[in-house]
Amino acid sequence: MPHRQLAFPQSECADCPIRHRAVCARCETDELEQLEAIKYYRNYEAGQTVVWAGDSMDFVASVVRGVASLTQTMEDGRRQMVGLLLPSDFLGRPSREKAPYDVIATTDLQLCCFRRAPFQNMIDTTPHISQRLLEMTLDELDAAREWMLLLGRKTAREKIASFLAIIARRDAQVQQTIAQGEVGFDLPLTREAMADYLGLTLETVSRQMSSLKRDGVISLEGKRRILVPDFDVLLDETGDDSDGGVLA
Amino acid sequence: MPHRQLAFPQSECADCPIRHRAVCARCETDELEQLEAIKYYRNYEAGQTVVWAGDSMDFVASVVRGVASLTQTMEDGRRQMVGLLLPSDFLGRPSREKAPYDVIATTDLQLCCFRRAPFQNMIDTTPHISQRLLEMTLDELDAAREWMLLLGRKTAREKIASFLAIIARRDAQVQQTIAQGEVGFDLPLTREAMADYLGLTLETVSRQMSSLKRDGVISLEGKRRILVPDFDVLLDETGDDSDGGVLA
DNA sequence: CGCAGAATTGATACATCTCAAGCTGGGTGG
DNA sequence: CCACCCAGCTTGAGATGTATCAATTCTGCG
Repeated sequence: MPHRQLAFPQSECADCPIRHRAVCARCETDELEQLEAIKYYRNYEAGQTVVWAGDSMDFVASVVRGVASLTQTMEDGRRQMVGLLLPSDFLGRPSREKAPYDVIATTDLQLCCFRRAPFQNMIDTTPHISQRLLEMTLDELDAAREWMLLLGRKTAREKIASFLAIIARRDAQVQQTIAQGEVGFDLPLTREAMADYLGLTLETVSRQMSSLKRDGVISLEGKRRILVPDFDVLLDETGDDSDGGVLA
Repeated sequence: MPHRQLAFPQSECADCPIRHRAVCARCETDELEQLEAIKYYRNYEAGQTVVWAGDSMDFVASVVRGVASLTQTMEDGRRQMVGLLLPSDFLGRPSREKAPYDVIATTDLQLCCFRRAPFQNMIDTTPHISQRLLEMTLDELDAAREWMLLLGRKTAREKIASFLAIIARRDAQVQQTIAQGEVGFDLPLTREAMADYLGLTLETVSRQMSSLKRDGVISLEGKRRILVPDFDVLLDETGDDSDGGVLA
């Protein structure tokens, strides 16, 4: 395999791009110093597996840059993505040794890692961390429940539109803007990974993308870059309440 | 509406049936006294709505007895259940005022409630509570991810078998036994609620139940009581790894 | 007894899957 | 430098699992 060199900067916590949103968001200067002492970075390139389901995982981590997926696989090969980790999201469960899912870097990825034991120790002694972790976990549970509605009840077209809206929103969030009007972004997933996310086949994903394109809801630049002329039109295709999400 | 009287006992924390598994599981005697001071019970009968999505909710609670569902509804009426709360499960998010989902008592239900503000205060000052809440939330996230695999990738028959296995396991847990060999339990949901849980129509639920019955995997006593002659045979129908779940 | 809600069963429609054949673009070796 | 190659993607035709629409049949209860 060709070995591209990944050259993400190794930032100090003080100017870390996820400083204000990650698990360390509420830490004071002295707490941050403690974290700084036990942290280290890992980089992966697009497509690499971070850990296999069942393997032991000796660290937990924050996603600094890039996107990682959590995927479950059945014996006969059916796959379902169950988590999509974007910058500032937290990976791993401090109290658990074995990874329950495959973790895959779907784009080039930088993790800020902490060995499990010292991190568990900090959780026990630093309310700012455990409180933030609880908050983030509750947010993730909310997201999982939205996702369940998508998987259980939405049509293929609604699934695709919802996925595009989610990515557009998270992308805007990272850029410190709001998704509205004309919007453009890069897909962090292949068609196959999108299918695993949405509980569809990759052919159906492809067909529905083409259909949204034909109907002028989106246009493509290459396979990965998406342009949405009017974000509200995309939202109309998601099946969600027209208000609901805007303020949330 | 007829008004049956619900007569659940109002227990002291000391002999509460969920004492060792609920959010208060790790509390010391003095912490328990603090909780005891702010707790109160609410009872609901099967079918009653506890809160509507969007309503403000001035309490959080532990399920003491019975079963409650969290359900999301789309504008056009499509419904997806996104949470099923059994005894010891926690309801509500301390930091959130408005309920994001409909909460419905699917059986007669007893809640042990705490007003939000004092409870939030206890979370901030009592690590035993916030740690336990984090642990429970992470468990719920795991369950949500299993559920996502079910919704996205399993067949109707596998969905039904998986649901029955989940209920049998949770039921056994409450009875302090292990689900294996011959197993019997009551369904806490109507066919329609099962359909909302599984992302199916009620007709498909009914057909698949009949099919499992025809094949001798289960038998029915009335509409609600299920008998499973051999739990392993049921597990074979779930599509899950044959090992995986037994020890988990 | 008869009603109403819950569940079952049947016939048909349709969305998505499956299998199969091309297309496309970027990288590589001749 | 060009032709080839291959992974990722698109498109097509047909199969199939589940939804939909429509009767019945249970079951508990007033």
